[in-house]
This record gives sequence, C-alpha cells and structure tokens, in this order.
Amino acid sequence: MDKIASEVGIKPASIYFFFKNKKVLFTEAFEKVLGDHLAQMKTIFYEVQDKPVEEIFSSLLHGTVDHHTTHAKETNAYISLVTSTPLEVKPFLHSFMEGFDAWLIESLISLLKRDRPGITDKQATVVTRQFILLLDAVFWEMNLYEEEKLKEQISHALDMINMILGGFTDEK
Amino acid sequence: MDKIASEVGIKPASIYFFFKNKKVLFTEAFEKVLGDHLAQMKTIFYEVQDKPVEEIFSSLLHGTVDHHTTHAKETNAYISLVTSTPLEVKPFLHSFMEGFDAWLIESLISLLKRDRPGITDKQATVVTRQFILLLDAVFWEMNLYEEEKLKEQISHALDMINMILGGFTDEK
Amino acid sequence: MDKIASEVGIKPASIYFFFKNKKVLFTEAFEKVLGDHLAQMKTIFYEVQDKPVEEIFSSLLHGTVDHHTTHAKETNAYISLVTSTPLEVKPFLHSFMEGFDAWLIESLISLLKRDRPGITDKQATVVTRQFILLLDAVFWEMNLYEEEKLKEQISHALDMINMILGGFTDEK
Amino acid sequence: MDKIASEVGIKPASIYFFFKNKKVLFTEAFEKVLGDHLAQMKTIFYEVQDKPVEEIFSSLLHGTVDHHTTHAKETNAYISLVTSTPLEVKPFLHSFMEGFDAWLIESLISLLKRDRPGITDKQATVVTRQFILLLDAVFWEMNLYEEEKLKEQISHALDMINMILGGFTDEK
DNA sequence: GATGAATGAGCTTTCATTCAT
DNA sequence: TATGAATGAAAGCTCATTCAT
Repeated sequence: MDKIASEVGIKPASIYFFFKNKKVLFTEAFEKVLGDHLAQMKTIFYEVQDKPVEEIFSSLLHGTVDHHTTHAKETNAYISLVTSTPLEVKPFLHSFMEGFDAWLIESLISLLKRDRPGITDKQATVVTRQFILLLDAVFWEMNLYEEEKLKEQISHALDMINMILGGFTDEK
Repeated sequence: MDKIASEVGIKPASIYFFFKNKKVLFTEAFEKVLGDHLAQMKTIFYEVQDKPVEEIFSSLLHGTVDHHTTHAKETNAYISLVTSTPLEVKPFLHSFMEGFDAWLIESLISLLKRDRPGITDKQATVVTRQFILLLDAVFWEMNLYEEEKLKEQISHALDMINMILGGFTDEK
Repeated sequence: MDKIASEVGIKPASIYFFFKNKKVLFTEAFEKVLGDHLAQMKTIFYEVQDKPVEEIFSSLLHGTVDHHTTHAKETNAYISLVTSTPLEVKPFLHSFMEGFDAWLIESLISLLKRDRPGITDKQATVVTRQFILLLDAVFWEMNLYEEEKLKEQISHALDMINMILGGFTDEK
Repeated sequence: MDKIASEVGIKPASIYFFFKNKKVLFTEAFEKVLGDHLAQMKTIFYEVQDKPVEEIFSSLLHGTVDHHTTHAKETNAYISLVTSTPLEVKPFLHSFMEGFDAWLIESLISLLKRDRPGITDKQATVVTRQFILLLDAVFWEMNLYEEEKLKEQISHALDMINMILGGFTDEK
C-alpha cells in the first residue's frame, strides 16, 4: 500500500478513501488489468481485421508482447494474482478466460472462414486454441528469457502459426 | 518461515541452523526446484529414448505436467521467484535455462536425426525450440485453466508437435 | 525499543513513525545528549561569568555532575555509544569534543586573562585542558564510587584546580 | 557467547562446560580484568619502587594506558559491566575500588614519606587520591580522544602530578 | 479528499541455553 | 570435553488499517 500510495503521490491512509481495503483494491486492479488486455486485443483486432489472417495472428501476438512490456508492473501484479491463488479471484479468472477465449474463437472463426473457405468450425476452433497456446507460451517466456532469445522464440511461434494456417491453404 | 518450519516439524528458529536467512533458503530451494525438474526430464528422456520421437515429445510434455502437478508447492515458489525478480536469481535462471535448452536441443537433435534422417541440425534445433515453446505454454496454462480444459490444451500442443514432425516425415 | 516506547506512552511500532530505525534514533539521541550538555555548560557559564574564575570552574564542575546525575538515563546511553563503538558515531564524537574544548578554551582564556592578567594564551590553554581532565575524571568516577566518596573526589578535583590557579595568583 | 566461542575456537555449547551461564562467565571475567589490572599495577610498582616518586607516578600512569590499550577487548567489557549496572556487580566493584585505593594509598604514602620527609599521612593520602583522579581522567579520555590528543592530555596529567609533588619539595 | 499519528498482528532474526551423543 | 541440533523468548521491524482532524 505504501508503494502504491507513493507512486500515486498520496499517503497510504488516503487510499482508504477510494478503496475499502487492499483486497478490494487488488481485485479491482486485477479486473482492470484483464479488461485492459482484452480491450487492447480488441483494438488491435478491429484495426487489422481487413488484413489476411496471417497478419492478424502476428499483430495479436506482437500486441500481447508490447502490452505486457509497456505495462510491466500491471503484468507482474497479474502474475502474482494468478499464482498466489487468493481463492476468490480464481473463479473470476476462469470465467474471464472463458470469455476471452470465446471472443477470440468467434472472431477468428469468421476470419478464418473468410480466408480459408474450406475450414470447418471445429478446425477453426482448434487453430484458435493452438494460437492461444502460443500466446501463453510467449507470455511466460517473457519471464524466462532475455530480449534477444525472446525475439527468436516469438518468431518460432509465428512460424508455427503459419505452418498451421498453411495446412489449410493449398489443400482445398 | 513458520509454515516451512511446521511442515518440517521443527520451530522457525531452527531453520537458521541450516540456512543463514530466508533469502539463502529460497535461493537454494529455487536451485533445487530447477535441478529436480531437469533431473526428472533426464530420467524420462533416458527411459523412453528408444521409442519414436513422437512418443518422446509426448512423454516429456506429460512428464512436465505431472512433475508440476505433484510438486505444486515447489512450482509455486518457483513462479514467485521467477516473477518477483530478486535480481540475484535472474542470472542463475537465465544460465540454467540456457543449459536446459542446450541439453534438450542436443539430446533431441540426435533422436530427430535417427527418426528423420533427412533433417538438418538447424531444422532440428528449431523443432526443439518450438517444443520448448509448447512446454512453457502448457506450464503457464496450468495456472489458468481447470483440469478439463487443460487436458484439451495439452492434446492441442501434442497435435502441433506431430504436425511439425509430420513436415519431415515424407523425407525418408 | 519496548522500554523507550512505554516510557513515552506509545507502542513500539509507533517509534518507527518518527525514526527510521533504532540506529537513527540512537544517533539522534546521542547528538541531543551531547548538545544538551553543551547547552547546560553554556548556561552555567553565562550565569556565573561575572564571578571570579575559581567559582566559575567550581560551578562548571558541579554543573557537570548535576547534569549527569539528573539525566542518568541519557548519560548511560551516552557511555554505551561512546564505548560500544558504532563506528559512525566516533567521528561525530571527536568533532564534538573538539568543538566543546575549543569553546571552553576560548571562553576560559578571556576570563583567566581578566582575573590573572599576566597569564599567556598558552598557559591559559593548558589550564583549561587540565580542567577538562578533571571534568572527565569526575565524570568517570561517577560510575565507580558511591555518593560519599564521589563528593570527596570532587573536592579534591577542585583543590587541584585552585592549586593550578594559585600558581598564577602572585603574578598580579 | 557466539563471539566468545569463536574467538576461543570452540562452539558456543562448549562454553557451558566451563561456565554455568553468561552471568557467571561475565562476573568471573570482570573479576579477572580487575585483578589483572591490579596485578599489572603491582608489578610496575615493585619494578620502579626504588626510583623517585615522580617517576613512579609516571610509570603507573603510562602502565595504565598501556594495559588498557593492549587489552582493548577486556577494557571494553569492563566499561560495559561498570556501566550497564547488573546490580550484582556494583558491590563487588565498590569493594574492589576500595581495596585498590587502599593498596595504592598505603604503598604511595611510604614512598612519599621517603622522598618528601615532611609530608603528613593526610597530605599523602590526598596526593594519592588526586593521582587516582588523574588515572581515571586519562582512562576515560582514552575513549574520547584520538591518539595525538590523548598523548597531550597524558602529559598535562603528569604536569599536574609534578605540580602537586612540587608543592611539597622545597617547602621543607 | 487528505493526512499525521497510532496500533495490532505478524514477520524475520538473534541469542542464551539445553541435551543427547 | 565437545558439539550438532534444537528451542523459548525476545528483539527489531513491516504493514494494513484506523481515526480524529
């Protein structure tokens, strides 16, 4: 609370004017972090939705990396909250994850159908879930690797997406 | 420290007979957690090295999940340490990661060459790094999803590996 | 810290609102004790400066004894700090001592010249330094002797001062 | 206890084979420190007793300084014990002080009578007590001043002794 | 809205001491 | 004699929280 206060330029006692207690503050912050990330994803998505899917996937992946790089503090808080399991947060996290996945799947299915006409709903769903896997892979590796290595890993992730997408291109 | 002590069946003060302070205890624990995981990976590897690569990749992935599921507490400590950046640990983490990757790459290259004779060193390295991506993806998603969903994601990850490996199958 | 807090009528944790930690508290207390003693000496000095030097010396000596008797706790803290050598305090002590001696020498030189016109600066300086020796002698013996004996020693100290001053009396 | 043990080259637990507890250890150490100092004074005294009193006083004063300089650790323990008033030690200290003073007075009286035949017992006693004052003055100033300044103060102390002794020289 | 002052609860750490070996 | 291992008690300190102003 001291750190938060001093970063905002007020005294710790003043925080209690805005938030009932630390838990409430953190829960709201947690929801905001998730919401911001979702908003960012949506913004990116609507900006690039007219481009080919390959580029859309790439933009979303880079958008995720950029977002977490420029919001390091929030990301850290996010990881803490995901990890340290204050049980009240877990259900919220799961339902958020479901919502996020649902939105991503729905959005990407239509785009995939646009660019890969023969693809089935099931296949498009799997592709999206695999993309989510790569999103999470890169997210966690941001904590493990230095910049240089991380960039390589990101490009490997993009290669995998393209390979998956490639499986549907010519086939038809 | 209280929790650790009571789990070991001693009093908190006694911890200081074995470890100079909390930081040292955590750092050593951190190193042990990483070491244990590496050992586990090696054990699995040597157990299944005579099987086809597909199965080896699958065993390693499942081994990782099992290891972290059965060592939930250590895994949590590990994530805390990776995340909360006590800067002294970062260099150790990076060098460990490099060593782990190097071992995995070296080990898998020879196996890949055995099963996919036409594969180049470069290609085999990329395959391994992509596998590492999936390993990390699944690791992080253990924190995000419930059991059911996680299993689906794991099978998606395996599908991706097989797809990658499939790209080299025809060569033979 | 517990004792200090309970004497001030607050809880130990509250001390940390005013002082960063125990060392800072003690250092500031140390400086205050020295400052208080100096102030006390100055007060006495200006009160009696119109009296003959013999009486001034006597007043300063008794003032020292009274001050340390009525501030037993602070005096004890002072001795602890001087003795237990937290090295950061040593330089401060030395420079304070120099300042105190300089002030005493300067103040007493002019008075000695007033009452013993023939005395040289050098001689007056030596007399003052010898007086300081007696001041310190009595200070330390406050810890060694019981009241009765201490009083005797104080009167012996005064005799010595008078003897020293006597050496310059005839001059006039 | 840890520090004491490691300085002696044993483990803390082993101290309890020799001393019942810390208090006993410290009390015995305290008595030893005082005893050693007394022994040292006696040694010096018997070595120089054939010399003139001036030289004897000087030797005793320098002997005190040397002893405390070369036994810094014991001296510190001594000051701690004198100061921190574990009430059980106070009576012992007072009786030791009385004994030391008695011995010094008795010893010096005979020597003073030898060198200053006209001196009365009372006068000799006063001279000795004044010498004790100077001994204590120098002892305490060892804690206050740096080497250079301390030497000056020591020579001022010797001047005072000689001045006192001078008062009895010619008179006869 | 904001904060100075205070506090209870808890944490890490130190230290004298014990005791079986 | 000596020590490894353990501990109770207390110390210094942190931190979320409260409340009067």
